[in-house]
Amino acid sequence: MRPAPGAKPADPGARTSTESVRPSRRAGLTRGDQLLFLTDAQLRQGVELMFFAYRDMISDADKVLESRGYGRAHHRCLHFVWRRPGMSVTDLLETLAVTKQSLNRVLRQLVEDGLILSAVGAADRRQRLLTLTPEGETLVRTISDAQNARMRRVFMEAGADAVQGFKTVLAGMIDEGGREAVLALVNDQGPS
Amino acid sequence: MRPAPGAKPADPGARTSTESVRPSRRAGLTRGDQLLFLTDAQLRQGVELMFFAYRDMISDADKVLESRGYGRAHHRCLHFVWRRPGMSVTDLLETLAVTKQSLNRVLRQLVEDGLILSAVGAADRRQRLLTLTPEGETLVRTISDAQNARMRRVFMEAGADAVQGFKTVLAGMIDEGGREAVLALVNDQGPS
DNA sequence: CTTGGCCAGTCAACAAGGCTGACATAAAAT
DNA sequence: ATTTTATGTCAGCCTTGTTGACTGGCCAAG
Repeated sequence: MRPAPGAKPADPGARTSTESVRPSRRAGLTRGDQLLFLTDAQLRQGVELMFFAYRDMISDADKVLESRGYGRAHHRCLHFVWRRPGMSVTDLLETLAVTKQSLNRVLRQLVEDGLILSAVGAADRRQRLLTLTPEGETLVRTISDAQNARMRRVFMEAGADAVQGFKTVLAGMIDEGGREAVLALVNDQGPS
Repeated sequence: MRPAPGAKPADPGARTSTESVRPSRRAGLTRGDQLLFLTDAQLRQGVELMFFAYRDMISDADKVLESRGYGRAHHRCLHFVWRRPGMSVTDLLETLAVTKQSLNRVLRQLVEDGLILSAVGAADRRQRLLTLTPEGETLVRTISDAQNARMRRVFMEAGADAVQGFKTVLAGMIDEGGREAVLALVNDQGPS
Protein backbone atom coordinates (compact mmCIF):
# COMPACT_ATOMS: atom_id res chain seq x y z
CA MET A 1 0.00 0.00 0.00
CA ARG A 2 2.30 2.56 -0.08
CA PRO A 3 3.48 3.63 -3.31
CA ALA A 4 6.46 4.69 -4.90
CA PRO A 5 6.90 5.87 -8.34
CA GLY A 6 8.86 3.86 -10.46
CA ALA A 7 11.99 4.13 -12.11
CA LYS A 8 13.95 1.63 -13.83
CA PRO A 9 15.11 -1.76 -13.96
CA ALA A 10 15.91 -3.91 -11.32
CA ASP A 11 17.73 -6.84 -10.82
CA PRO A 12 15.99 -9.49 -9.18
CA GLY A 13 18.09 -10.88 -6.58
CA ALA A 14 16.67 -13.98 -5.39
CA ARG A 15 16.59 -15.40 -2.08
CA THR A 16 13.25 -16.58 -1.19
CA SER A 17 11.18 -18.24 -3.73
CA THR A 18 10.42 -15.52 -6.06
CA GLU A 19 12.86 -12.96 -5.11
CA SER A 20 13.83 -10.10 -3.10
CA VAL A 21 15.61 -7.62 -5.03
CA ARG A 22 19.20 -7.06 -4.78
CA PRO A 23 20.08 -3.45 -4.80
CA SER A 24 22.38 -3.07 -7.64
CA ARG A 25 25.57 -1.67 -6.54
CA ARG A 26 27.33 0.48 -8.94
CA ALA A 27 29.75 3.17 -8.77
CA GLY A 28 27.68 6.03 -7.78
CA LEU A 29 27.20 7.37 -4.41
CA THR A 30 29.18 5.92 -1.69
CA ARG A 31 27.49 6.37 1.50
CA GLY A 32 29.21 5.25 4.54
CA ASP A 33 29.60 1.55 4.46
CA GLN A 34 27.91 0.50 1.28
CA LEU A 35 27.46 1.46 -2.28
CA LEU A 36 23.73 1.57 -2.64
CA PHE A 37 22.13 2.48 -5.87
CA LEU A 38 18.56 3.08 -4.91
CA THR A 39 16.00 3.27 -7.65
CA ASP A 40 12.47 4.39 -6.93
CA ALA A 41 11.33 0.90 -7.81
CA GLN A 42 13.49 -0.57 -5.10
CA LEU A 43 12.07 1.78 -2.53
CA ARG A 44 8.56 1.03 -3.70
CA GLN A 45 9.20 -2.66 -3.25
CA GLY A 46 10.21 -2.07 0.34
CA VAL A 47 7.02 -0.19 1.04
CA GLU A 48 4.81 -2.76 -0.64
CA LEU A 49 6.48 -5.64 1.16
CA MET A 50 5.80 -3.91 4.45
CA PHE A 51 2.15 -3.68 3.54
CA PHE A 52 1.71 -7.32 2.62
CA ALA A 53 3.86 -8.75 5.39
CA TYR A 54 2.15 -6.66 8.02
CA ARG A 55 -1.28 -7.53 6.72
CA ASP A 56 -0.63 -11.24 6.91
CA MET A 57 1.20 -11.12 10.22
CA ILE A 58 -1.72 -9.45 11.91
CA SER A 59 -4.15 -11.97 10.61
CA ASP A 60 -2.69 -14.51 13.02
CA ALA A 61 -3.72 -12.42 15.99
CA ASP A 62 -7.04 -11.52 14.45
CA LYS A 63 -8.07 -15.14 14.35
CA VAL A 64 -7.61 -15.54 18.07
CA LEU A 65 -9.19 -12.20 18.93
CA GLU A 66 -12.19 -12.83 16.76
CA SER A 67 -13.30 -15.75 18.88
CA ARG A 68 -13.36 -13.58 21.99
CA GLY A 69 -15.07 -10.65 20.38
CA TYR A 70 -12.12 -8.36 20.72
CA GLY A 71 -10.30 -6.31 18.14
CA ARG A 72 -6.78 -5.18 17.53
CA ALA A 73 -7.15 -2.27 19.87
CA HIS A 74 -7.72 -4.69 22.74
CA HIS A 75 -4.72 -6.69 21.77
CA ARG A 76 -2.44 -3.67 21.71
CA CYS A 77 -3.51 -2.73 25.21
CA LEU A 78 -3.08 -6.21 26.56
CA HIS A 79 0.26 -6.64 24.90
CA PHE A 80 1.92 -3.53 26.21
CA VAL A 81 0.47 -3.85 29.67
CA TRP A 82 1.92 -7.32 29.68
CA ARG A 83 5.29 -6.01 28.58
CA ARG A 84 5.34 -3.23 31.15
CA PRO A 85 3.30 -4.29 34.13
CA GLY A 86 2.33 -1.38 36.29
CA MET A 87 2.48 1.18 33.50
CA SER A 88 0.21 4.19 33.79
CA VAL A 89 -2.52 5.12 31.35
CA THR A 90 -0.40 7.97 30.06
CA ASP A 91 2.50 5.64 29.37
CA LEU A 92 0.21 3.40 27.37
CA LEU A 93 -1.22 6.37 25.52
CA GLU A 94 2.23 7.43 24.39
CA THR A 95 3.23 3.96 23.40
CA LEU A 96 0.16 3.44 21.26
CA ALA A 97 -0.02 6.97 19.92
CA VAL A 98 -3.79 7.22 20.08
CA THR A 99 -6.09 9.56 21.96
CA LYS A 100 -7.15 8.85 25.49
CA GLN A 101 -10.77 8.64 24.49
CA SER A 102 -10.05 5.89 22.04
CA LEU A 103 -7.89 4.07 24.52
CA ASN A 104 -10.27 4.52 27.36
CA ARG A 105 -13.16 2.90 25.58
CA VAL A 106 -11.18 -0.25 25.04
CA LEU A 107 -9.45 -0.17 28.39
CA ARG A 108 -12.74 0.11 30.25
CA GLN A 109 -13.98 -3.01 28.53
CA LEU A 110 -10.88 -4.97 29.44
CA VAL A 111 -11.10 -3.92 33.07
CA GLU A 112 -14.79 -4.79 33.20
CA ASP A 113 -14.11 -8.14 31.60
CA GLY A 114 -11.46 -8.88 34.19
CA LEU A 115 -8.44 -9.01 31.90
CA ILE A 116 -6.73 -5.91 33.21
CA LEU A 117 -6.42 -4.53 36.72
CA SER A 118 -6.42 -0.77 37.26
CA ALA A 119 -4.87 0.22 40.58
CA VAL A 120 -4.43 3.66 42.05
CA GLY A 121 -0.76 4.60 42.07
CA ALA A 122 1.07 4.56 45.38
CA ALA A 123 3.42 7.46 44.72
CA ASP A 124 1.01 9.50 42.61
CA ARG A 125 -2.56 8.68 43.43
CA ARG A 126 -3.87 10.29 40.26
CA GLN A 127 -2.37 7.54 38.21
CA ARG A 128 -3.97 4.23 37.40
CA LEU A 129 -1.36 1.54 37.20
CA LEU A 130 -2.26 -1.26 34.84
CA THR A 131 -1.50 -4.93 35.17
CA LEU A 132 -2.86 -8.09 33.63
CA THR A 133 -4.99 -10.54 35.51
CA PRO A 134 -4.13 -14.22 35.05
CA GLU A 135 -6.93 -14.40 32.52
CA GLY A 136 -5.52 -11.45 30.60
CA GLU A 137 -2.11 -13.02 30.55
CA THR A 138 -3.52 -16.25 29.24
CA LEU A 139 -5.11 -14.46 26.31
CA VAL A 140 -1.97 -12.51 25.51
CA ARG A 141 0.09 -15.64 25.51
CA THR A 142 -2.32 -17.43 23.26
CA ILE A 143 -2.06 -14.66 20.72
CA SER A 144 1.69 -14.49 21.02
CA ASP A 145 2.05 -18.16 20.38
CA ALA A 146 0.09 -17.82 17.17
CA GLN A 147 2.29 -15.01 15.94
CA ASN A 148 5.49 -16.62 17.04
CA ALA A 149 4.84 -19.61 14.87
CA ARG A 150 5.02 -17.42 11.78
CA MET A 151 8.04 -15.46 12.94
CA ARG A 152 9.96 -18.53 13.97
CA ARG A 153 9.49 -20.20 10.62
CA VAL A 154 10.47 -17.08 8.71
CA PHE A 155 13.51 -16.34 10.83
CA MET A 156 14.72 -19.89 10.46
CA GLU A 157 14.32 -19.86 6.72
CA ALA A 158 15.89 -16.47 6.25
CA GLY A 159 18.93 -17.04 8.41
CA ALA A 160 20.62 -14.97 11.08
CA ASP A 161 22.11 -12.35 8.78
CA ALA A 162 18.80 -11.63 7.11
CA VAL A 163 17.11 -11.32 10.49
CA GLN A 164 19.74 -8.87 11.59
CA GLY A 165 19.20 -6.78 8.47
CA PHE A 166 15.46 -6.95 8.94
CA LYS A 167 15.71 -5.56 12.45
CA THR A 168 18.21 -2.90 11.47
CA VAL A 169 16.00 -1.54 8.72
CA LEU A 170 12.84 -1.60 10.82
CA ALA A 171 14.56 0.22 13.65
CA GLY A 172 15.66 2.88 11.20
CA MET A 173 12.11 3.37 9.98
CA ILE A 174 10.87 4.46 13.38
CA ASP A 175 10.43 8.19 13.79
CA GLU A 176 13.55 9.73 15.16
CA GLY A 177 11.84 11.51 17.99
CA GLY A 178 11.00 8.68 20.28
CA ARG A 179 13.01 6.06 18.51
CA GLU A 180 15.23 5.52 21.47
CA ALA A 181 12.35 5.06 23.83
CA VAL A 182 10.71 2.62 21.46
CA LEU A 183 13.86 0.59 21.01
CA ALA A 184 14.38 0.53 24.75
CA LEU A 185 10.94 -0.98 25.14
CA VAL A 186 11.44 -3.46 22.36
CA ASN A 187 14.77 -4.58 23.74
CA ASP A 188 13.60 -4.77 27.28
CA GLN A 189 13.33 -8.32 28.43
CA GLY A 190 10.45 -7.52 30.66
CA PRO A 191 9.01 -9.95 33.05
CA SER A 192 8.47 -12.82 30.81
CA MET B 1 -3.45 14.45 15.01
CA ARG B 2 -4.08 11.53 13.07
CA PRO B 3 -7.11 10.87 11.17
CA ALA B 4 -6.54 7.36 10.77
CA PRO B 5 -9.47 5.27 11.11
CA GLY B 6 -9.08 1.81 10.27
CA ALA B 7 -5.59 1.69 11.20
CA LYS B 8 -4.14 -1.48 11.84
CA PRO B 9 -2.01 -2.11 14.55
CA ALA B 10 0.18 -4.77 14.59
CA ASP B 11 0.35 -6.81 17.21
CA PRO B 12 2.72 -7.52 19.53
CA GLY B 13 3.46 -10.91 19.94
CA ALA B 14 5.73 -12.57 22.04
CA ARG B 15 6.83 -15.51 23.73
CA THR B 16 5.33 -18.84 24.09
CA SER B 17 4.24 -19.83 27.40
CA THR B 18 7.34 -20.35 29.29
CA GLU B 19 5.91 -18.35 32.11
CA SER B 20 8.14 -16.57 34.39
CA VAL B 21 11.27 -18.00 33.08
CA ARG B 22 13.95 -15.65 32.01
CA PRO B 23 14.35 -15.87 28.30
CA SER B 24 17.73 -17.30 28.55
CA ARG B 25 16.55 -20.46 27.00
CA ARG B 26 18.62 -21.33 24.09
CA ALA B 27 18.00 -24.73 22.89
CA GLY B 28 20.85 -24.62 20.50
CA LEU B 29 19.35 -25.88 17.35
CA THR B 30 21.31 -25.54 14.22
CA ARG B 31 19.24 -25.23 11.22
CA GLY B 32 20.70 -25.66 7.85
CA ASP B 33 22.58 -22.58 6.97
CA GLN B 34 22.73 -20.64 10.16
CA LEU B 35 23.01 -21.02 13.84
CA LEU B 36 19.91 -19.32 15.01
CA PHE B 37 19.07 -19.22 18.65
CA LEU B 38 15.55 -18.05 18.50
CA THR B 39 14.32 -17.11 21.89
CA ASP B 40 10.76 -16.01 22.34
CA ALA B 41 12.09 -12.57 23.11
CA GLN B 42 13.77 -12.36 19.73
CA LEU B 43 10.58 -13.27 17.95
CA ARG B 44 8.65 -10.76 20.01
CA GLN B 45 11.11 -8.06 19.03
CA GLY B 46 10.47 -8.80 15.39
CA VAL B 47 6.74 -8.44 15.84
CA GLU B 48 7.01 -5.25 17.85
CA LEU B 49 9.42 -3.67 15.39
CA MET B 50 6.95 -4.38 12.62
CA PHE B 51 4.28 -2.58 14.59
CA PHE B 52 6.28 0.55 15.24
CA ALA B 53 7.95 0.77 11.86
CA TYR B 54 4.69 0.28 10.00
CA ARG B 55 2.93 2.83 12.14
CA ASP B 56 5.51 5.50 11.45
CA MET B 57 5.93 4.65 7.79
CA ILE B 58 2.24 5.10 7.19
CA SER B 59 2.19 8.45 8.86
CA ASP B 60 4.07 9.91 5.89
CA ALA B 61 1.23 9.02 3.58
CA ASP B 62 -1.38 10.10 6.10
CA LYS B 63 -0.06 13.63 6.11
CA VAL B 64 -0.58 13.99 2.39
CA LEU B 65 -3.95 12.26 2.40
CA GLU B 66 -5.23 14.32 5.28
CA SER B 67 -5.06 17.51 3.27
CA ARG B 68 -7.26 15.99 0.58
CA GLY B 69 -9.72 14.42 2.93
CA TYR B 70 -8.86 10.90 1.97
CA GLY B 71 -7.88 7.96 4.09
CA ARG B 72 -5.63 4.99 3.75
CA ALA B 73 -8.20 3.00 1.89
CA HIS B 74 -8.18 5.60 -0.88
CA HIS B 75 -4.44 5.45 -1.05
CA ARG B 76 -4.39 1.68 -1.34
CA CYS B 77 -6.82 1.81 -4.25
CA LEU B 78 -4.94 4.51 -6.06
CA HIS B 79 -1.63 2.81 -5.52
CA PHE B 80 -2.54 -0.57 -6.92
CA VAL B 81 -4.53 0.81 -9.81
CA TRP B 82 -1.46 2.80 -10.63
CA ARG B 83 0.68 -0.29 -10.46
CA ARG B 84 -1.66 -2.38 -12.57
CA PRO B 85 -3.58 -0.14 -14.91
CA GLY B 86 -6.67 -1.79 -16.29
CA MET B 87 -7.18 -4.17 -13.40
CA SER B 88 -10.72 -5.23 -12.60
CA VAL B 89 -12.50 -4.59 -9.34
CA THR B 90 -12.12 -8.23 -8.43
CA ASP B 91 -8.37 -8.10 -9.00
CA LEU B 92 -8.12 -5.15 -6.68
CA LEU B 93 -10.29 -6.90 -4.14
CA GLU B 94 -7.93 -9.83 -4.01
CA THR B 95 -4.87 -7.65 -3.77
CA LEU B 96 -6.24 -5.67 -0.87
CA ALA B 97 -7.92 -8.59 0.86
CA VAL B 98 -10.99 -6.66 1.92
CA THR B 99 -14.63 -7.13 1.03
CA LYS B 100 -15.91 -5.67 -2.16
CA GLN B 101 -18.38 -3.54 -0.30
CA SER B 102 -15.64 -1.76 1.58
CA LEU B 103 -13.71 -1.25 -1.57
CA ASN B 104 -16.67 -0.07 -3.53
CA ARG B 105 -17.46 2.82 -1.28
CA VAL B 106 -13.99 4.21 -1.59
CA LEU B 107 -13.76 3.42 -5.26
CA ARG B 108 -16.99 5.25 -6.01
CA GLN B 109 -15.63 8.37 -4.35
CA LEU B 110 -12.43 8.24 -6.33
CA VAL B 111 -14.34 7.83 -9.58
CA GLU B 112 -16.65 10.70 -8.71
CA ASP B 113 -13.71 12.88 -7.79
CA GLY B 114 -12.08 12.16 -11.11
CA LEU B 115 -9.04 10.32 -9.86
CA ILE B 116 -9.93 6.91 -11.24
CA LEU B 117 -11.61 5.89 -14.47
CA SER B 118 -13.95 2.91 -14.48
CA ALA B 119 -14.49 1.44 -17.93
CA VAL B 120 -16.71 -1.44 -18.93
CA GLY B 121 -14.59 -4.41 -19.92
CA ALA B 122 -14.37 -5.25 -23.59
CA ALA B 123 -14.21 -9.01 -23.25
CA ASP B 124 -16.50 -9.32 -20.25
CA ARG B 125 -18.92 -6.46 -19.93
CA ARG B 126 -19.62 -7.22 -16.30
CA GLN B 127 -16.14 -6.07 -15.39
CA ARG B 128 -15.08 -2.53 -14.65
CA LEU B 129 -11.50 -1.93 -15.67
CA LEU B 130 -9.76 0.67 -13.56
CA THR B 131 -7.17 3.23 -14.55
CA LEU B 132 -5.87 6.46 -13.06
CA THR B 133 -6.63 9.86 -14.49
CA PRO B 134 -3.71 12.30 -14.71
CA GLU B 135 -4.97 13.87 -11.51
CA GLY B 136 -5.00 10.51 -9.78
CA GLU B 137 -1.51 9.81 -10.88
CA THR B 138 -0.34 13.15 -9.57
CA LEU B 139 -1.70 12.37 -6.13
CA VAL B 140 -0.17 8.91 -6.06
CA ARG B 141 3.21 10.27 -6.98
CA THR B 142 3.04 12.94 -4.32
CA ILE B 143 2.39 10.34 -1.68
CA SER B 144 5.09 8.08 -3.03
CA ASP B 145 7.63 10.81 -2.87
CA ALA B 146 6.87 11.41 0.77
CA GLN B 147 7.31 7.77 1.62
CA ASN B 148 10.36 7.33 -0.51
CA ALA B 149 12.20 9.96 1.46
CA ARG B 150 11.98 7.82 4.57
CA MET B 151 12.83 4.58 2.80
CA ARG B 152 15.77 6.08 0.98
CA ARG B 153 17.32 7.42 4.14
CA VAL B 154 16.84 4.14 5.98
CA PHE B 155 18.14 1.99 3.16
CA MET B 156 21.20 4.18 2.83
CA GLU B 157 21.95 4.04 6.52
CA ALA B 158 21.35 0.33 6.82
CA GLY B 159 23.40 -0.73 3.84
CA ALA B 160 22.78 -3.13 1.00
CA ASP B 161 23.09 -6.32 3.00
CA ALA B 162 20.62 -5.21 5.62
CA VAL B 163 18.18 -4.20 2.89
CA GLN B 164 18.53 -7.61 1.35
CA GLY B 165 17.77 -9.27 4.67
CA PHE B 166 14.86 -6.96 5.27
CA LYS B 167 13.25 -7.91 1.98
CA THR B 168 13.94 -11.59 2.41
CA VAL B 169 12.26 -11.71 5.80
CA LEU B 170 9.26 -9.68 4.71
CA ALA B 171 8.74 -11.89 1.68
CA GLY B 172 8.76 -14.91 3.96
CA MET B 173 6.11 -13.40 6.20
CA ILE B 174 3.54 -13.28 3.44
CA ASP B 175 0.96 -16.03 3.54
CA GLU B 176 2.09 -18.95 1.49
CA GLY B 177 -1.08 -19.17 -0.53
CA GLY B 178 -0.77 -16.17 -2.75
CA ARG B 179 2.79 -15.33 -1.88
CA GLU B 180 3.97 -15.89 -5.39
CA ALA B 181 1.30 -13.69 -6.87
CA VAL B 182 2.11 -10.96 -4.38
CA LEU B 183 5.83 -11.12 -5.05
CA ALA B 184 5.18 -11.06 -8.76
CA LEU B 185 3.25 -7.83 -8.29
CA VAL B 186 5.86 -6.32 -6.03
CA ASN B 187 8.67 -7.16 -8.40
CA ASP B 188 6.81 -6.07 -11.48
CA GLN B 189 8.26 -2.91 -12.87
CA GLY B 190 4.91 -1.83 -14.13
CA PRO B 191 4.48 1.32 -16.08
CA SER B 192 6.02 3.58 -13.63
C1' DC C 1 -34.48 -19.77 -27.38
C1' DT C 2 -35.35 -19.58 -22.97
C1' DT C 3 -34.31 -20.34 -18.36
C1' DG C 4 -31.61 -21.03 -14.41
C1' DG C 5 -27.09 -20.59 -12.32
C1' DC C 6 -23.14 -18.01 -11.56
C1' DC C 7 -20.39 -14.06 -11.40
C1' DA C 8 -19.11 -8.85 -11.27
C1' DG C 9 -20.43 -5.03 -9.28
C1' DT C 10 -23.71 -1.89 -6.45
C1' DC C 11 -26.49 -0.28 -2.65
C1' DA C 12 -28.07 -0.32 2.30
C1' DA C 13 -27.36 -0.75 7.03
C1' DC C 14 -24.49 -1.62 10.93
C1' DA C 15 -20.18 -1.94 13.97
C1' DA C 16 -15.36 -1.03 15.36
C1' DG C 17 -12.39 2.11 16.53
C1' DG C 18 -10.01 6.13 15.20
C1' DC C 19 -10.70 11.64 16.13
C1' DT C 20 -12.07 16.30 18.37
C1' DG C 21 -14.08 19.07 21.91
C1' DA C 22 -15.99 20.03 26.30
C1' DC C 23 -16.11 18.94 31.07
C1' DA C 24 -15.41 16.89 35.78
C1' DT C 25 -12.50 15.47 39.50
C1' DA C 26 -8.65 14.53 42.28
C1' DA C 27 -4.10 15.09 43.41
C1' DA C 28 0.29 17.12 42.78
C1' DA C 29 2.95 21.32 42.10
C1' DT C 30 3.70 26.13 42.57
C1' DA D 1 -4.91 29.45 46.80
C1' DT D 2 -4.13 28.69 42.26
C1' DT D 3 -2.48 26.14 38.48
C1' DT D 4 -1.16 22.05 36.29
C1' DT D 5 -1.39 17.19 35.58
C1' DA D 6 -3.63 12.54 35.21
C1' DT D 7 -7.55 10.41 34.30
C1' DG D 8 -12.34 9.52 33.06
C1' DT D 9 -16.54 10.48 30.43
C1' DC D 10 -20.19 12.25 27.28
C1' DA D 11 -21.40 13.61 22.68
C1' DG D 12 -20.71 13.45 17.96
C1' DC D 13 -18.22 12.65 13.59
C1' DC D 14 -15.44 9.96 10.15
C1' DT D 15 -13.17 6.13 7.85
C1' DT D 16 -13.50 1.70 6.82
C1' DG D 17 -14.47 -2.93 8.00
C1' DT D 18 -18.61 -6.42 7.85
C1' DT D 19 -23.09 -9.01 6.11
C1' DG D 20 -27.14 -9.17 3.27
C1' DA D 21 -29.98 -8.14 -0.56
C1' DC D 22 -30.16 -6.84 -5.34
C1' DT D 23 -29.05 -5.78 -10.57
C1' DG D 24 -27.44 -7.13 -14.76
C1' DG D 25 -24.25 -9.68 -17.88
C1' DC D 26 -22.42 -14.35 -19.21
C1' DC D 27 -23.19 -19.03 -20.25
C1' DA D 28 -24.88 -23.57 -20.60
C1' DA D 29 -28.65 -27.09 -20.20
C1' DG D 30 -33.06 -28.08 -21.51
